[in-house]
Amino acid sequence: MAITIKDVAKKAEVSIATVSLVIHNHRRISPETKTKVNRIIKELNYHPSRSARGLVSQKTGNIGFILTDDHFLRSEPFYTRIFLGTEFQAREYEYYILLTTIASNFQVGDRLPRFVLERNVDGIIIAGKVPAGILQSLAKYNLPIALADYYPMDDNYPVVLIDNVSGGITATQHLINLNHRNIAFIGGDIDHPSISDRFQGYKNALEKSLINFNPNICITDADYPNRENGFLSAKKLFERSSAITGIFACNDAMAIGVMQYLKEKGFRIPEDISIIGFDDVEADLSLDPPLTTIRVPKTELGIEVMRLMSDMLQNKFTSPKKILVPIELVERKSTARANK
Amino acid sequence: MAITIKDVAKKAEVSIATVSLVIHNHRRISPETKTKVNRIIKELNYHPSRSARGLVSQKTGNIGFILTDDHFLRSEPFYTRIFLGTEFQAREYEYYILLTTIASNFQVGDRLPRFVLERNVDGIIIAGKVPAGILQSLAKYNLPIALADYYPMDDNYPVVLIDNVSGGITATQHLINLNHRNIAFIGGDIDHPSISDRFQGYKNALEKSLINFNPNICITDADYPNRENGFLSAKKLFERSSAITGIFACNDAMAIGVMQYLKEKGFRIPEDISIIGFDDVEADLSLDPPLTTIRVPKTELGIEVMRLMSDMLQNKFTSPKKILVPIELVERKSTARANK
DNA sequence: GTGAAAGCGCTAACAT
DNA sequence: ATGTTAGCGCTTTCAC
Repeated sequence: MAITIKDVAKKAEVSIATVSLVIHNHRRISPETKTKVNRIIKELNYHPSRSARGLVSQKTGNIGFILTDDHFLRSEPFYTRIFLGTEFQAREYEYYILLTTIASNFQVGDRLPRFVLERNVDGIIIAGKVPAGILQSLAKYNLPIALADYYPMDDNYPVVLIDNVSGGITATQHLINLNHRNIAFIGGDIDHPSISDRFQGYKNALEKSLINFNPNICITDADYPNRENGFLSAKKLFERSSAITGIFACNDAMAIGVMQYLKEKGFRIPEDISIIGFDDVEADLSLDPPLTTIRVPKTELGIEVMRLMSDMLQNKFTSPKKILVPIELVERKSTARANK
Repeated sequence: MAITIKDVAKKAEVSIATVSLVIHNHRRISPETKTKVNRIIKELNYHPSRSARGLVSQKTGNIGFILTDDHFLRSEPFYTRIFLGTEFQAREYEYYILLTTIASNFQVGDRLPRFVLERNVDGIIIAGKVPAGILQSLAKYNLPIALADYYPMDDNYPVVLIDNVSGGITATQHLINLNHRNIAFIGGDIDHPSISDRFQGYKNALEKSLINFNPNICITDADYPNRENGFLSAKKLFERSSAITGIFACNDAMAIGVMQYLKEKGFRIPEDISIIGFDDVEADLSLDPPLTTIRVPKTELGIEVMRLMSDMLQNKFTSPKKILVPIELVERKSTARANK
């Protein structure tokens, strides 16, 4: 049998109430008692029972973490890193994370995650783009919800986002600084706020440098930003135009696909064409040349959203908060000065 | 406030004890009462409180799932699929899964996952190769442990494994059937039981067809079986020998690296060289040609290990059980008849 | 076949 | 500053 509060109380020669007060760091406890009790707790390696606590406090100590299955299973460890950040921070706050995936075509009326139906979480974190239906279905459960890396148009949730616009500007500006003028944009799922923000950053940077925006060299019709679609979009791009010297891909996965296309077509990177990605995903080092990209602090994002959730659960604030985490240019070998 | 057993009892006009007995499907309950109570439970959408249950039963209803961080973050969704299978099956048994990662260099004395220290799980599932230290540290907690896709040499745990030897035989035999005789083996982390089993299968198949085993064309010194090491191992291989017509890579990640090398060197696949992988990981479709491989039922593996755990928790058996899940050849375009 | 009641470990209101 | 105690929702033994 595990150690209980009684064992601690007996050994410390105080009542269980005192032990409880010490644990919760109550002010009206004498320093001596506090020290003594804390020592005994350590000695006995006592951990309060979550079940007992949960029963009286009507809290579970669990946070639900929801991802769509395609996000969870994607090749680049993006959302898995966000999850890891959240899990890491959850330790700090003594929460457990219940991870589950939902279908990426979730619709209103579909079965919600079990931890919601059974009310076994105190709050819900949602990472990445999810179908509108899930948010709508979740609404009536009245659970605190925080989002990471996604922000639906017409709703108002506390959220942690990447500074995508400024990332798009930084990426494009980097190419402009290297004297590129014919800069293509490769995007997928352009309705996704993150991606349209990156695209917006691209346009802003061009405008600032008085470079004409040319929609003809912006391929944005792919439905999902993965390697394959990067490859296909690049193909489409070069069927339309050949004057390109620089390419900004909306994420690394697409950039990798683009690189593959360029290589097959005999373009040298970066001598003929420079390419910059976004995310700084640990793609295999076998990438040749290593990709210049915009680093996104994924673990940090996960940590921040857990912090946000913890604040919400302590009623630290009521108005939905937005946090933007900063990005950073990572210059590798796939970009160089334009020679045209 | 959530619906409790009292609400159900009142509405059904029985005592809470009766409701409890119905929930647990006790024999001494009349069919009428059972039907009525079950109806009310559905009507009220009643879910027993885990906290209350846990408090009295001294069970948590949680299963800990441990992975090393490099396994969790690897590019191919292998262990993530196993996790998903486990999570899926856990719904069936009404368990929650607490996923956490440990460092791949975990040593005895390092801090164990929180859910172990705080005894908030009823059992532990470990997927993939883990350092011996974690198993050793876990031992004294006396928790049921089940393994998936890894089996330490000198210990005895219930485990679900891929039939790696027979997979190695199938892969090699496939090349032999296509008339290949100079078949190379590319492996990484050769001490890993799965990989040495695949290697063993390779040798068995050669022997059966009276082909001499040539250690010179077996590159097994990479420390981790990823794309980069596949690339480097292929390089090493072709520096030693050029008569190769077929390659069996110990997993798809290495196979992809090998393909990259072959392409760079101007070999045509499969006209010049056939290559077969192992795992059937959803590598991007941009793989050209699509890789012939050995399919491993990853989700199934996760489901099976959860079943095993559930059996253990119900004391369905005492002796450590081993389950081998079958593999399957997936013939795509990277293998063809040898033309030498 | 069903109900009453004890008790799981903890928190918090109240008593001292 | 510390102790006493009710009660959170459930399971299970025992009584009827």
